[in-house]
Amino acid sequence: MTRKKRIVGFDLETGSAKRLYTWNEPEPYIVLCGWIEDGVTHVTNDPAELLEVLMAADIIYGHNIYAFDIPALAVHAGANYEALMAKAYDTMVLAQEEHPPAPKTMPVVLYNLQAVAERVGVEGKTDESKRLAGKKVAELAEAAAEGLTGREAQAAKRAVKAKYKDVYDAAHLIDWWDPELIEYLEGDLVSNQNVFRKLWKHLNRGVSRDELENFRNLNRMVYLGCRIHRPTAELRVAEENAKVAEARMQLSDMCPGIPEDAESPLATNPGKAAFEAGLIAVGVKPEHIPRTPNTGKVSTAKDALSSGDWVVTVEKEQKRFDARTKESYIQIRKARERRQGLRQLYPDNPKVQEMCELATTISGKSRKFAEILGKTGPDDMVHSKIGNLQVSRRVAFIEPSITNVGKRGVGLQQRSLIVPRKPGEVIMCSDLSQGDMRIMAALSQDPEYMKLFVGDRDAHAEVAVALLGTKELQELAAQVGALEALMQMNMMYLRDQAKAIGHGVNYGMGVDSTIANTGLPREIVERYFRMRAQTYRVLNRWTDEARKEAESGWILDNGFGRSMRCDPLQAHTQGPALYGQSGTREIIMRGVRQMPLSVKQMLLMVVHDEVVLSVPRERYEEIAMIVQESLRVTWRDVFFDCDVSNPGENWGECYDKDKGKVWQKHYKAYQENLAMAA
DNA sequence: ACTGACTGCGCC
DNA sequence: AAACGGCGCAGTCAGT
Repeated sequence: MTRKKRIVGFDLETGSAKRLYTWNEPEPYIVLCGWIEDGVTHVTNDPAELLEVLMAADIIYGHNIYAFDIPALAVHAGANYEALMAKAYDTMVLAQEEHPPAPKTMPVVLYNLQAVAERVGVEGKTDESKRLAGKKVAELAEAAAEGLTGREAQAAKRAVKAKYKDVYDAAHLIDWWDPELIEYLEGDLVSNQNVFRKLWKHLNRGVSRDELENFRNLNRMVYLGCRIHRPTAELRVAEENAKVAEARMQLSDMCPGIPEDAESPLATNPGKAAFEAGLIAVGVKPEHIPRTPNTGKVSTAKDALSSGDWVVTVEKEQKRFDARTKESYIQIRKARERRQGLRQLYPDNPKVQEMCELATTISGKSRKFAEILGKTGPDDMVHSKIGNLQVSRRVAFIEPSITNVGKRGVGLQQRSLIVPRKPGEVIMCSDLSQGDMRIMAALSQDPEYMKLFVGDRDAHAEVAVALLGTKELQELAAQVGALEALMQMNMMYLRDQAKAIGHGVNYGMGVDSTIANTGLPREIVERYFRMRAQTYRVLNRWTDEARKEAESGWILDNGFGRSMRCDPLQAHTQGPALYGQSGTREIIMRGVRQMPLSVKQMLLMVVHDEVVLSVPRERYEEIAMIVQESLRVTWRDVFFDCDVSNPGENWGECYDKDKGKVWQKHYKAYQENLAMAA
């Protein structure tokens, strides 16, 4: 007879959650541990006691345990991280499956235990931890004022309150035997058990089980962290500050009145006024002053002051008439306009040129280096969090945000901050190739569109030939292939055009916006749209259906069994976009799931369609093959390809133009070697 | 003192 | 009738 499975829920009371990885107080981080089994709660201040129970259990669960409780036990109580994670079920992840997140334009869906308990209809416990921490701060303030009187007593109290401005900074000072703390913990355990019982039906759903695994994988990356090259970060911060200080001095001379004490002087009203006056003084006509569309303030955006074009999103009021109700109404619609940058308008005015350059230097100051440096621990490691789940089920690494560090131009320097975790390792990254496009092909099953992704074909080149090419080019392409034909006829610019248009069109961009964004001539864009409609009829039909479905407020199945909430008012654009984004996310997270644990432990982060790893240098080829084979998949007869970068001493080096993304070449050679050896 | 809106800029 | 989607962070400002 098999023994009854032990199912144990647990929760911790700790010091400030923000300091999980940077704890340096004399008091223990973990204040109180609690677990619940078959409705019976237990509490202890000895984490080892909890660990013994958890290790003996068959299933463990808790709320947000992937991101918090399990790493806390690993960091502060010597727990075996992988052993616990392998059998852990996070009710927060289950709750996300039960009630998907909403788009930003709709009421937010919260996933704290209280909110989840309410939604699934069980009793919740209000969040009392903040109150208890606040009570502790008050006690400490009283203690500090003990024996003092009058002003001195007040000052002592104020000092304590300032020290614990964030009351959670005093959470670790709460006595573990405080009856209120114990009661609170027990309440959470009971509530969590009830929530788990409501949600454990998800353990029978493949997609939910996959999602649990996805979040185990993502949070492993957070737990293991990224190494930051501190000297580079510090140097960049200093460089930025020096450069901006110099530009501020020069611009202040030309535009008197720019505030000296503001962190971003051109974001202040006086600064904007001074800048505008300065421009007028050197000959800029008032009607040429660039303005932000909503408030009409002077725009100091890089593009607005550039010598190129500037794309602004403006909201236009349109008078509409409802034939049914016979009422006219005003509708606001978004439109994109392409305007000329200020430097483009005054090419021969050196003063305007200089002022614009200086302003761009000042307002474009990158704070990314400082942001990352500020969150880097004394061990040079940074543990970003996994941000809130997005409607498309995409996730971001935040605090600091790693998802949006620069990739092009000078921004690429930002990636040089991220270096391998250990000596002897190098950085590897791997990207899905045109993930969103392939998702659209797979979902629509448009035979013509699917053909773009067969074999070694270059989708953008194919589209360029099919939609923008001449008959002559198309005939040649039929002989030698699209890419080769474009090169032979010296028409590679068509590929760039197709690529530029294609990105937006997948998300529902219209003709006018495409012209505004790309700067391409109207006739080319219109031709593209016309040809696309003719060539990919099935895709268009699918797109229309996706829009219609999104108007209901829900996309019931993204193709992988997951539903998405959407905003009916934005269905036309949001519907197809969400399918594409979520599908790409499913493919990449599936790829991660395919990796063996040892490779998963090398992962640093996932950036939507890219994975980044820190791998032993001497195993680069082997790991590259595993990563590539893990990510590659054929889904609904569409092949999802990926490439692998060259090794980099830092993340930025993986994108080195000279080295390029030439892994395939190495991979083929590697396979040939293997075949030869066999 | 805090909050939310707005701006600007970065990513996929 | 026409419409590119999804984000996070820092700084400023206005309102409470």
